[in-house]
Amino acid sequence: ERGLRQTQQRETIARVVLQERRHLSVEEIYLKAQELDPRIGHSTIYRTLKILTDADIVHEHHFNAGVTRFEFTNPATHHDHIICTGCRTIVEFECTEIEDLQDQIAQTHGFRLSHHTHELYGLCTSCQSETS
Amino acid sequence: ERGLRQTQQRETIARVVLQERRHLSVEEIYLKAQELDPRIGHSTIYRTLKILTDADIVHEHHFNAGVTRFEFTNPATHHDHIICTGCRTIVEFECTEIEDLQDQIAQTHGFRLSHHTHELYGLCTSCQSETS
DNA sequence: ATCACTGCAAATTATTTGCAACGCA
DNA sequence: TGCGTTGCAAATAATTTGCAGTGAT
Repeated sequence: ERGLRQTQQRETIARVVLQERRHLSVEEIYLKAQELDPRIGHSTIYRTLKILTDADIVHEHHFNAGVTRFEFTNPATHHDHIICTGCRTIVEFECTEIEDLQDQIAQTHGFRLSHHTHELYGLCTSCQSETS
Repeated sequence: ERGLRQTQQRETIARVVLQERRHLSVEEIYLKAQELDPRIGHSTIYRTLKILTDADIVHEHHFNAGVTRFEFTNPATHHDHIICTGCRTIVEFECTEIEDLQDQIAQTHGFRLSHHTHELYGLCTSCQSETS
């Protein structure tokens, strides 16, 4: 963790996020970390997650208001998300054409991009056929 | 506002959002609404904003954690955003190619899209040349 | 006159911070 | 040993909710 101290807790939290390669809420991370080390507290989760985010090791998502979710950053498998507004299922997608277009757009406006978020919202197949 | 009661307060809030066609935080909307009607309260802002969002009259953004911003939905001038992580400037962009690709992706996964968010983050020209 | 809507204050939820104790380096 | 890190509890911030009073239809 470059320049910072390597502690038990940080190991634990990093392990949880890296192993569980999904979009985890702070509470989910907290509970899983607790299983590995019951002494761990909420503040440590928040503080460590901030460090991991700044180091670009994890990414922060705000799919819904009020619930921040974190996901391991794997540059080799970059993807964005489609979220079902019915059942909250999350599907990942990849599109290099869009990525290229994004770079062009940024260039046009003189921006040097660090990251982006791209989420599509709608109903999945099964939620569409729901008798609601 | 179809089916609901049309009240002074709702008029006021709608007017604020429609006139000020930017991304407003709840607090900003609250302050501007207060100027027009000092009796208006926070809860009414939140409740009305929820109704307007459900009716797709405004859109909710979560550019940063903890601050929800609302913007008038104008289908004729759909756009997405580039946000400077230095000075927080927001630039709008439009890209029909990306929109088309999104529709294709959704179709591939069997989703019927209702909306999307697409934000690019990075440093704007002036923040890049900052001596930081 | 009804019942949806409102303002207020209290409740809830998410996150941050102060501080004394702790434990890497 | 020194100082970064931690856990806890208290502080903040954003949002929601209960309820009695108000006002649109």
